[in-house]
Amino acid sequence: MDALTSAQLNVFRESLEKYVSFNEAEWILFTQHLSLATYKKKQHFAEAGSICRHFGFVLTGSVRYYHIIDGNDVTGYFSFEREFVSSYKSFLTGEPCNNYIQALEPTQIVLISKPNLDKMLANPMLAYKMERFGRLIAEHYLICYEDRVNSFITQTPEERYLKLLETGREVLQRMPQHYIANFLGITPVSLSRIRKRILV
Amino acid sequence: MDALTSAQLNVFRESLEKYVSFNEAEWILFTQHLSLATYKKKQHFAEAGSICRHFGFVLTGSVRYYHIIDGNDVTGYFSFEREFVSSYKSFLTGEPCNNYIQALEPTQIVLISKPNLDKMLANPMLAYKMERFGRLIAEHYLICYEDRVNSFITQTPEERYLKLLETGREVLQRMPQHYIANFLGITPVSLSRIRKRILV
DNA sequence: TCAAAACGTTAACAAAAGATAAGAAAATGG
DNA sequence: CCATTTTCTTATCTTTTGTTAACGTTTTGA
Repeated sequence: MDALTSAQLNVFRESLEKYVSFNEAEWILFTQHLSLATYKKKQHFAEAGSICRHFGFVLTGSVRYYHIIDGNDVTGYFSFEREFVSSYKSFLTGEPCNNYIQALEPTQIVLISKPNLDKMLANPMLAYKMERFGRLIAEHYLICYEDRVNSFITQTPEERYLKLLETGREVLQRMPQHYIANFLGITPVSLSRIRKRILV
Repeated sequence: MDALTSAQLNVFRESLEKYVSFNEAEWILFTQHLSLATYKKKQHFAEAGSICRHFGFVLTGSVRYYHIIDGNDVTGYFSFEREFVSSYKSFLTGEPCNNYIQALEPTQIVLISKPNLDKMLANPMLAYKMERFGRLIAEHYLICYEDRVNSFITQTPEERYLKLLETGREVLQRMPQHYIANFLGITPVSLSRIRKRILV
């Protein structure tokens, strides 16, 4: 866990702008509660059975979220550069995770630990902004999840894949197909068949 | 749109306690921004194509969320007494809904309009608490949706139904089976077969 | 109260998906 | 650079789900 360079801090600050803007005094306070972690490929940010103790922001690299089901690996989500990463339920409730989060390549993540977040939420100098920050991030991901649940309710796997072809460039270009299959809720073999069906 | 009785306000206040506690001054301010709507059976709280302009709390009754897909009705979610109700994405972003929310029985809903919520978020007397309130509610539903997405990724329809049998008493007892089937991401015929399979 | 609508099950057939295994191509990592 | 692993496709067979329609029961609403 290292400190962040000013270049790294600037990238982070710029990405937060769409949620909340910090003034200089706030930013100094805020950044005192951050650290930086570097993950090698395949290293874990979170593991099933353990509590996810950090809320993170992917500076460089990418991660995948996966479950182990009957000994098999099932990928459910990804975070890319300049996106947040956490096993939200575990982080927020303090319960053990039921999934893994793993770096897919060398990955740098800005970390906010739960104790540090709680300190900021309790600090009158930062409390209001942190509540707002938390609200807007939670709302953003709530909307993502709402869309994702609706896709399972209203679309077939083939329709979900076609939609991903339209909108999911980064996922499609950077992830192996069996991860994408899991993400769509089907097996890799089934995705391969859907691809064949579509090309004809 | 009526005013609320003090009995109704007390029910609401008590339900909010698990998110945030208002002092008397705050409560008075807060309640000035509420109204009450009564829905007859089958009346709509939100409609596809229109903006969902309210965040609601179900005082009595229940609602279902549904989509129209190729002329068919697909139920995706429910809210029961003392739960919140809204088409979050539409409410938060101001975009038109893509689903309907309909009363399943005579239903009373406490309403917070978007303009009223924005006023409270801008009012220094309430801002902090409202940000916190919003954060905790968004986090709560984020966790619900996270679980729901994971159920689609990691479980078969049969497993989802078995899980619902363990945990979803209210849904199972009060909803017709074809709504439950949609909620599980399958057709009513398929749920009927799963039920038969399980009983043997 | 009575006709109409909604509900749940079942059957029959078609379509899609899961499981497993095999094989070729590509990527990976000493 | 080469052996190993990963990735993707394909084939076969089984299971599950979707679709449509029929039927009896229950609920609903006028």
